[in-house]
Amino acid sequence: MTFTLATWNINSVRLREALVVALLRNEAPDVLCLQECKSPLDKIPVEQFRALGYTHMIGRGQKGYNGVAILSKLPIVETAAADYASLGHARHIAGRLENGVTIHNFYVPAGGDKPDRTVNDKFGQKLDYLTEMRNAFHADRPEKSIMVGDLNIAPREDDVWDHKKLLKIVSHTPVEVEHLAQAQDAGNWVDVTRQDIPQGKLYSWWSYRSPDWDAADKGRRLDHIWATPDISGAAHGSRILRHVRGWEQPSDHAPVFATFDL
DNA sequence: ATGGTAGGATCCCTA
Repeated sequence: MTFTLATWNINSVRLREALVVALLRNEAPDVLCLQECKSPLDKIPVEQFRALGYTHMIGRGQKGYNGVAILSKLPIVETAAADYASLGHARHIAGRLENGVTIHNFYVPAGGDKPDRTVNDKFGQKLDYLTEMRNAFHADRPEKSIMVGDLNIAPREDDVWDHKKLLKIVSHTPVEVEHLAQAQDAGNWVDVTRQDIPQGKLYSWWSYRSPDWDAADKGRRLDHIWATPDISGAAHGSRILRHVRGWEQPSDHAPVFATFDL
């Protein structure tokens, strides 16, 4: 069985319903994981998604902020949700497919502007969130699992447009990269995107504040697809749909795709 | 050192 998975920070699923429909129509992933839905679950407009075959949806909603959802053509047999760092935010949902593969969908806290927890609570919360992710993966080692989402960290030098310039910018500081590596190691997670595309600059996010995002190309790879070693060898075809960032009234994130032959 | 844009809720917060 082959299935294709995508992850996309949509930055309001209600405002960008038509963009989600376009992506589902054009690319037809079997599973689409969304972050920053910014909507209660019962206000997500599912009619057109259903009509395209995405008859299954799980998620956690929140009014105005955060929010994660998984749209699927395939049945989802069991769901779970965590609230790491006890923030009370809708930042995680997990579901299992009938083939036994568990999918985790995360929206890791952005962490505010100053990379110093003594003056910026949000940065401390981000680090704590990652620490609790690590602890959870360590206590309950994932198997046959995929984890995706907006992790709000670009770990590698070639995951950002200028490594040196971003060393003190939240999303690329060494302390964040170390916390993310600890979470990744605890679950034995393989970075599927970099397994497929090992070399070169690769971004999934370009700020709205850059007047010409495409020409300036000051991007960061904040959105990730990881898999456990028992299925990571089945992954291929990773790609980031950069052109979607150029659609009318876009999200500031581009969707990330991977295909698994299981 | 600063400000740039966007979304959603409320007249500011978060990214």
